[in-house]
Amino acid sequence: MTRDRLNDQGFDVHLMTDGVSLDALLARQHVDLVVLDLMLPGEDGLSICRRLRAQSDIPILMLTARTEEIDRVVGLELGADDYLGKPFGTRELVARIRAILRRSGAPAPHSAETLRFANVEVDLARHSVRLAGEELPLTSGEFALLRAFLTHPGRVLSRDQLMDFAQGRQSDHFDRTIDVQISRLRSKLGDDPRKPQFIKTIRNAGYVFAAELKS
Amino acid sequence: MTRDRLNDQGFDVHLMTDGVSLDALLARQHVDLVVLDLMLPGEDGLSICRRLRAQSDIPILMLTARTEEIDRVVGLELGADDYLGKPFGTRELVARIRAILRRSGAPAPHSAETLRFANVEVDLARHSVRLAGEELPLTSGEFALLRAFLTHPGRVLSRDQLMDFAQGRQSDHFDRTIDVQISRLRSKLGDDPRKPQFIKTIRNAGYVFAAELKS
DNA sequence: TGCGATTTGTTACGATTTGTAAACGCCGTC
DNA sequence: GACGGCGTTTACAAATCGTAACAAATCGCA
Repeated sequence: MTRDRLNDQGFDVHLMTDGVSLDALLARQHVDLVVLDLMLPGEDGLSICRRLRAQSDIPILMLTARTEEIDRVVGLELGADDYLGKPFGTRELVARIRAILRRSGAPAPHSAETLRFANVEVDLARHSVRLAGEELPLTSGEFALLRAFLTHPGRVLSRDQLMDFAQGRQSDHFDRTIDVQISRLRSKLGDDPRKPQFIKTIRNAGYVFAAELKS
Repeated sequence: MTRDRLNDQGFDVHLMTDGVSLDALLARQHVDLVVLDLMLPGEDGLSICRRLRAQSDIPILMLTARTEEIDRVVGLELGADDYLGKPFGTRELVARIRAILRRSGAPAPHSAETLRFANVEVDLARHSVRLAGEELPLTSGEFALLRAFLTHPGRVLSRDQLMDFAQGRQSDHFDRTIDVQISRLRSKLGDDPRKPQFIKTIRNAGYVFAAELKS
């Protein structure tokens, strides 16, 4: 749920279940910031935080289940950049993430309220899409895919990347899931796959969002 | 050869033969990224990488002769930002360099948004081509070939080079693929092969893009 | 919790694109 | 003018993509 909300705000989010998969991600690609839960299976958040700090100065935001724990954590001076107690609202989480990113100099995505292209209007936060003024009901899978394109306009996205952005999971090599979802999304958006205006196919590579984003 | 190709893509490239001359360059001027071969005379790539990492966080892309070596290198967790096994296509190399530069925040040279010649308009990012104002549907192979020409106007490109630029793969010596694609592309662009305005044939050498780019 | 409705993943098959081979044509030399 | 090399085009085979149909998973609701 948190991932979806951060996605809506324009962040690229990768959900990792433990320290091992986090390490794998960090080895694989650049990450601007880590949001770390204190309670985790296996190696706990404290230990991971200490380890990350020893290796790099990647910004870290700690989540803790109860407020009292925060004091304890702060007392340990682990080096996290900020702390947030559960339960937390999306607004607060986003505000803190933006604050940290601002300090660290990494670019935070600007959350455009609504994105427009051609006769389509997309409100990421509300998960709503209007085509020619009419509400267009997309399933959440279709919406997630559209969001992946809108946050990376004019960039060729591989099926793997789309799978990762839209669903947060890996796809094996002969997975046609994305193709089918593309087909469904195109059909709802009225995009003819033979002369697509919005989503173009790049053979052997993936798809691009090719429409001009207004606003 | 690699230097020429990177130059073509708009990068400023300095070719250094060993660790000593690299150090001299780095001392003399700012460098956005180092592409480092694992096998080098004198101090080897691993050692240089380790040394660079100790001093700065300049982005590093490692080249390794064989794929098996990559695992070994990754295992050493040297801190290079990415790895690429030989042989590699220019496209792949450029893509990785751009990816690293994007992550590190350094500006990658950006190719112009839309290119124009005669009555043709090409938007590279959106993979769209307009001929006399009309959207011209090119297949992705045809588009890739056209892009190869547009990014190297007025230069004779051999079939090998075209294959590499357009498809990122090597062609063996008697491969006619490019000829056929040229034929298809010319036909869609309305370019008569007997007196071509856009793509001219250079016998025994390859093809040139001969039209004036308006930009 | 259970049932029908909706969404999503999988598979299969037709359509499109691309690679390969071969026929054809152009242009030079002898 | 015949021949040979090279470029162009056509024809067909192989690879990839689009999507319909169905199965599995999830959701809405009683």
